[in-house]
Amino acid sequence: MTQDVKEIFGSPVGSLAAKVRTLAPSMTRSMQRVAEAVANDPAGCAALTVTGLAELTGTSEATVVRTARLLGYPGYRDLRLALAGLAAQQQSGRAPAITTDIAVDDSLDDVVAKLAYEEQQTLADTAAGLDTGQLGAAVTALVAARRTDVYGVGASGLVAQDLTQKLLRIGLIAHAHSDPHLAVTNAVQLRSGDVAIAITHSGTTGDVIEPLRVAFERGATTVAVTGRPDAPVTQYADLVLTTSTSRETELRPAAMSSRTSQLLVVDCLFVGVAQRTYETAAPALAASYEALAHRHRSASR
Amino acid sequence: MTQDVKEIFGSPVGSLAAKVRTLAPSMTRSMQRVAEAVANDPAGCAALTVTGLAELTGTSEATVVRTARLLGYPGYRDLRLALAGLAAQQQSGRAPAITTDIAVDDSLDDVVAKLAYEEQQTLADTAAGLDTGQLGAAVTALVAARRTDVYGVGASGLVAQDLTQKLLRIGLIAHAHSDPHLAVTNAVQLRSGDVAIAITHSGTTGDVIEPLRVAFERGATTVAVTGRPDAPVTQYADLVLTTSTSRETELRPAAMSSRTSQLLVVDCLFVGVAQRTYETAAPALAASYEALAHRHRSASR
DNA sequence: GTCACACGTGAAAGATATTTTCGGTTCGGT
DNA sequence: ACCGAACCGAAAATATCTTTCACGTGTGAC
Repeated sequence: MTQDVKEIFGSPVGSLAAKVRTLAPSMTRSMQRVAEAVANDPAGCAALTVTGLAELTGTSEATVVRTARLLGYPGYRDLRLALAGLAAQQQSGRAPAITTDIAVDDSLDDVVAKLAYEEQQTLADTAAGLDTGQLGAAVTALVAARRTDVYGVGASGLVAQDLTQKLLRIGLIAHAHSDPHLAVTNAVQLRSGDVAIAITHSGTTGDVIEPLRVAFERGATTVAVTGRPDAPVTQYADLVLTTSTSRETELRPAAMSSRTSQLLVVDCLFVGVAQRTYETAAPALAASYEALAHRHRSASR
Repeated sequence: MTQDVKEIFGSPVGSLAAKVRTLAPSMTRSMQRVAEAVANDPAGCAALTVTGLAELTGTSEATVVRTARLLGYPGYRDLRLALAGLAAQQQSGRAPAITTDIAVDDSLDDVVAKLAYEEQQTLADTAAGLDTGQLGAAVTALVAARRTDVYGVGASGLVAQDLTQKLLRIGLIAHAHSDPHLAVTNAVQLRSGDVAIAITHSGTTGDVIEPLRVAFERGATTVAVTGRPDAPVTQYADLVLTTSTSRETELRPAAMSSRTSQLLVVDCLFVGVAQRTYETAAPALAASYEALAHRHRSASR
């Protein structure tokens, strides 16, 4: 049977090269060749069978097995598993060395990796910078609101729609407005106890500030979701939820990272509200799921 | 011969759990048991032979091999190697071990942390599972397309809009359709050389499949962005971009993580296209930025 | 309700990889 | 040169992995 995996990985795997050096003197010439190959290219050797490694080193299977034994493994099979582990560690070790700027000549693999990395970074930043006090206050206001209006244009408009879609699904009355005129005319209808949320990365988007100002003056609880906590929009905001502002590059416009950040904030709002209204939210979510079922074709299996 | 080691470790090993989730629906009961065992205890399974794992899961060797194949390895031997690598990685980088499930009585701090963590996880999984070959082909098709239609309803509709917004900004002709009827009537206009993209997490949304089918039959290049690579929608897709499928909980509907995943894919498409058309894309981006400037109020400081 | 069919499944045969055995070879000492 | 011991690899033996195939089960059509 195979050696217990704890023993394989329990002893520092990085010590393999060291072990080779220590034991080299007590090895025969052929075995040294095998050990050397293993120490130099663990990943490559992990891909080889006994026969393969024997051929590569110009030796025989028997020698390979003998070497594996000398290195402390029950057989070649286990040495190979350890090598695979070592290779994986080496890989992960040099992972974080990404230049995050996306260049024109980057391969698609790089693009995917860098984008994913950047967005992860954005999420971490946002989570770290989010004021849960403000967030809690916003949730409280939403739960109590008669109705909620959400303003956002451009990319932020989609975030606004995302939020309203979700709030509607748990029984709240929410509307998203991308049209500045309609937004203002609707804002006029708001009154104390209602909630208005403005989503703008720059915090300077007039089309969004204007309706928020109106809502503010009508006495509604106003919330600004912005990357600039000192921007004009916050003048009319009772509560400010700060999104993260990450460096933008030529190929990665600000809209991309701000969207990620805004969505996280919006998700937090949603989950916060869902928690507080669990009694009604849970069945509502289940019901909306059910209602959609018939619009899906049966899966292939 | 054994699979090239670069392929085993080239893609982040952490993707295994994600792959299991993605493929689980298309698995048979026995295979699911095996996949589950592997996902839950990679280290333990790495120590087992086919027979051992078959006994542990109460199945047969054949089933174990079949599962390994489904997960993308040539056979059990290679899966085992990958598991050893995974185990080693887990050892070195201590597992975050957060209970990611969001409970009703979690504090807002917990909610923020868990949501951010889950979304980060989703991004990593998506990046790991994305086929850059398919992605590249999709980019090529987009660059050459006379026009591009994007279909998506519900939450995916917002992603569709996000994509078209961005493509428009770099001079491509793209439309998003959330209305199934309009989508179909527009799809009829497509012809060879055009591109149609369907975005659906489940891959079974009839409202989105139908226009894609029409586009497919008209000879357009069709792309499916879905979490289920074996779903009905892929029947009519020349190219499939797989989004990640993460566990959904009561307070965190699937729509939330699929949206994150879909957005990453869409961003990758966008950046890929922007790279290829850099000469025109860069000035176009700058110009659209300029055009919006006058809609922003000057910052307070 | 019953039949036919397709699918999932595991037992066992077949193929491959690993380990062991064993005899030939080399090299140092006498 | 001869002897012996250690080294080495070919090939047999074993373990492991893969494939095949037939059986059971459930499902849809009639």
